Amino acid sequence: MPQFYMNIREMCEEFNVTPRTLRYYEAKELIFPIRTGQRRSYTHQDRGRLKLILQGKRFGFSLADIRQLLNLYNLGDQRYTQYLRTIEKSKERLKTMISQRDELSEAIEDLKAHLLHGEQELTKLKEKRIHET
Amino acid sequence: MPQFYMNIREMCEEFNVTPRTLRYYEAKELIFPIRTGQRRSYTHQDRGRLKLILQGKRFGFSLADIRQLLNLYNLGDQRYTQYLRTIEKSKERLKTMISQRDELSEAIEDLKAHLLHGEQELTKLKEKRIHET
DNA sequence: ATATAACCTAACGTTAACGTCAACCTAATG
DNA sequence: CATTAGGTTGACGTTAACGTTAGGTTATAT
Repeated sequence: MPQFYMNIREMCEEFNVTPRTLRYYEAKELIFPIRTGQRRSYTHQDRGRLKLILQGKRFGFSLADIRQLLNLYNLGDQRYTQYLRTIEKSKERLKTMISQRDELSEAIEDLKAHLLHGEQELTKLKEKRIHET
Repeated sequence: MPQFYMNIREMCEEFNVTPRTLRYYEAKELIFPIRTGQRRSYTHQDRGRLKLILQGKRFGFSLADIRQLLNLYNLGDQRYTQYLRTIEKSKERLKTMISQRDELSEAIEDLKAHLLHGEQELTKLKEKRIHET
């Protein structure tokens, strides 16, 4: 498949982030755009990694956490021991993600119940206000 | 039901947080312990709210976000318009939580697949190492 | 009565994750 | 060829969410 490169502005539009954010992630070694002179060209790989980064952020993970996971998606260039460590870390992450989802499910049901109750109270208040006029 | 009060140390042990954190949440008006002189007494309500706070944090929400939701769980002392706003905000939160769970589910499946692939590669590497000795 | 333990306030320090701004480079355009 | 548009590198600023430390208060044990 042919490699499509994007410049920084295109990346920002595509992913709704600022240039500063992309440069920051690069400085933190989360993405590795190709440099042509000074300019940055973002590869398919960078886009994949960025997607994962933003996803991880929505789940409340830190960039440091996220970096652990990213290695799993680009396992090529790692030594055996590093490879093994990446996989172990990823397993842990999987567990916390699963328990996070379970907890989230509970919280959702709970919130639904409270919302229902809240809306019932609301209609009561409405009627009260009508009678008070 | 009788009111059980907890002091700050008991709270810290129960919820695995530091005193500083509890005082910080109080300053941010997320919890409202009773003051006896200087000392704080945490009520059942405070414990409920703290539980929600910590849960929200695990989901990646900010304390500001969380405060919106907390009001839903203590709807008593709000004026009509505020009441309505709280419910609307909570509905929005419910939506984001649901989409967050869906996204999380996808990410989990994706991670599982990558882990499987990674472990297959790992066994290949193992065999290679054996033959190299 | 004093010493200790547990609490308190106030205030400055820290870290992550960027925002903002100044000063520079460079490819393209009129 | 000058000017713009878009990119770049520092470097300092900002905000949230606490950590840390200093100095003060108060109930309890010795």
